Amino acid sequence: MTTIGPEQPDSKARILSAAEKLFGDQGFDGTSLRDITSAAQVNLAAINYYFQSKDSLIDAVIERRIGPVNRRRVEMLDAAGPTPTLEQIIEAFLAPITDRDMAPAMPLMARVLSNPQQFLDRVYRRHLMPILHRFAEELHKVLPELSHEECIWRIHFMAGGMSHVIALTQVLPLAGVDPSDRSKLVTRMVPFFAAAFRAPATEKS
Amino acid sequence: MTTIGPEQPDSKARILSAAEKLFGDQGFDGTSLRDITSAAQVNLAAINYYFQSKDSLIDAVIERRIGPVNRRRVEMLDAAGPTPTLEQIIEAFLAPITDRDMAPAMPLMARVLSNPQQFLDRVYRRHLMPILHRFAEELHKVLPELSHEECIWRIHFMAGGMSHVIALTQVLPLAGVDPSDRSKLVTRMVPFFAAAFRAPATEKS
DNA sequence: GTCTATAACCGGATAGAC
DNA sequence: GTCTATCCGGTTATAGAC
Repeated sequence: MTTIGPEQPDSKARILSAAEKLFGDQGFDGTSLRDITSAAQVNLAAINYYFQSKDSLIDAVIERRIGPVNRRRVEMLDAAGPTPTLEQIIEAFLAPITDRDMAPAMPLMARVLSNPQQFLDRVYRRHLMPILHRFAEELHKVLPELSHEECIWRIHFMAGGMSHVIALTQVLPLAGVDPSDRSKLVTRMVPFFAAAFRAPATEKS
Repeated sequence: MTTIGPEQPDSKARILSAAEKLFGDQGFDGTSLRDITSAAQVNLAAINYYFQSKDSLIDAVIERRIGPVNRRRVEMLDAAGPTPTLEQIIEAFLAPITDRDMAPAMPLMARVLSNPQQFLDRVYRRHLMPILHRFAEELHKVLPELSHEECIWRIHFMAGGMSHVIALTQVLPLAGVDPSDRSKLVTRMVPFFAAAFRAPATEKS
């Protein structure tokens, strides 16, 4: 035993959660370390103790979430069997993001997705590119007339649409979508994007 | 005549252009007035002389662009006659954004679109909502089985997809899309989203 | 209109006591 | 591990000379 050590539910985790919310709501540059430490009810110096810097902090925040999402995506793909339908592929891509327990992370996720400049290296190349190509391959199987490149484009169109409505439902009570339950969004998006993916490939000029 | 008054090509316009570029590249909070004045080659105090504050500056930057875009959208809609096709409606929505002379404004536009929190009042309610509903009405004419609400959702999916690839092509040489000529994007998006809009409406549960 | 100088404040990060 | 105190540079905005 290490003395008494009550130390209320983990300062480190509280920092991560507070940072996730504030970075999501106000952006990285719009959030100060003081904002975070006061929301997490820890001392200002705690962030530089647990994490080394503000940059490392947001890395940690993102890393904590993005792994589980991508693992879940592959799980759903695998669960659909060797030849998943187009609808199953699309749902495997979209649903893990809108999972209930991901809700607190979604504003930040949307911000990251729609901000490639800032997150190109720390997120895009490391975490998003691999899953993107995995899904492009899967799409190519059910839509063989689409090139790999065209599949990538279409996934980007879809990801952008999703990220946009996530950000939107955060601030607008759009058609009564509850920010804590965005599963309705998925049932709206799946048929929409399935039809889109089935569009014939644009001819090269 | 007012003395000699050479005053090189308009400090005010140079500030607007520099601010547009920097806000687009680095975000609002990530850009200091010093960044802008040094890029525009004007004195630091010039911004507070011509505009009153940093907030008013970004308002002016956005306002200068969003009006022409929306006017062009309506023009294209009108030019398509009384009963435009679905493809014409979609192109009228997308093409004005990707116009060549809008290229310098596109990174900021994408940022604004994907950041409803910060721009809810100054952009969304004032400039985007009216055009959104106009296009939803137009869509309802060619797709009468879709409710107005469903049309709004689908326009958001499309707007998000567009905004995402704009941001993306800014930093990634994705399939050789030139950031200064995104017209190719439109020819890719129009058939994709046209097929999507034609998907049957999701049934209410 | 354009400049310098400065007010008043906030940012991230760290040293060192406890 | 947690705190206070502080460094130091950057921030918006303004006052006032020219």
